[in-house]
Amino acid sequence: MHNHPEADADEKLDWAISRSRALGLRRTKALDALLRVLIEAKNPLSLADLADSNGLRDRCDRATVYRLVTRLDEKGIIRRIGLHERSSYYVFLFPGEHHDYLICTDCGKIDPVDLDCPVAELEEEVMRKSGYKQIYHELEFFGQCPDCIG
Amino acid sequence: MHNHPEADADEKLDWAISRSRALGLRRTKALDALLRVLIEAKNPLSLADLADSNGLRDRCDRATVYRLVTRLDEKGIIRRIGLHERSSYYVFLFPGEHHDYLICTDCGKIDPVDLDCPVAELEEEVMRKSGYKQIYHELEFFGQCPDCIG
DNA sequence: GTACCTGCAAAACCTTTGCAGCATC
DNA sequence: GATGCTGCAAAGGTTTTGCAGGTAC
Repeated sequence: MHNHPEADADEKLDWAISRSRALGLRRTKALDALLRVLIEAKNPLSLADLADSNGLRDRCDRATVYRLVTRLDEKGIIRRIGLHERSSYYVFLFPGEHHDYLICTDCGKIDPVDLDCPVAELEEEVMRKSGYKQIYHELEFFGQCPDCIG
Repeated sequence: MHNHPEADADEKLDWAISRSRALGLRRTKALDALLRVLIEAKNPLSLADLADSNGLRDRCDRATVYRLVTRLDEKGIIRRIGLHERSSYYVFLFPGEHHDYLICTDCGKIDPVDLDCPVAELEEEVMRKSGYKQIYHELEFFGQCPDCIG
């Protein structure tokens, strides 16, 4: 589940690019750069995070980043998640990977949390009971991080 | 868990008001109205939802609503949750109650989902492993609702 | 050559804050 | 009477869109 070390990054990037191509997106510098940043990120990134990242700053406009994440989200290559801040966050969606997050209510720090998420099994139940399709879930824990205690 | 019928609304309101008072808030018309709307709501409400609700529209300014939800959230009487839209949503926090939500990725409809949430037990584990305190969680399911399928 | 992308700039949207007057305790 | 709340209005920050030009296919 959480056993994809750095080494996979290039592999993921290749996969993401060909998938993007297959879904009708053009391969532009901005696309490459954005996918790379997102794949190498350890945490979800906001639009601002992305636009200001080393990989994208000076390489493309905020509006382009915005339109890219929107398209990639629509295609299901990345996912927009909530996380409480005013802005949206984006994560790369690699099949079979899922992360839950732990967020400090005081300083806003975001940490991925490693656990055998018991919710995956519930998705089917929810699907059956509700009639919804294409179900996925988001799980976040909120609390006061060690640095902010006391 | 999910056995608090409408009848409890008045009881909850009384409780919420005295708790607000105890925590140092003044009892104003706006406070009463806001708590009532939130307690009677079946779904989480955004700032706009609240301000435009029958209970609050014409009764108080948006800024007042904003400041009220902020205070109530700080006091732990209501809770701000994410839910994906650009705006924050608020729910009344009654001790012992917890809701997870099912949100349509197409039309944005929000439904509370009834299930024995298995995440509560994980909170302790997360707390132990991470050193975070005051942990709570949010769980949302996303999918395409029956009306939006096809 | 065409359809799609990008940059720049402006428009839209909410949220957030300052301040003077009013209500609660 | 003092403190905290409220309204109004303005400021802040992101997100979103229009349009002309450039680029991938």
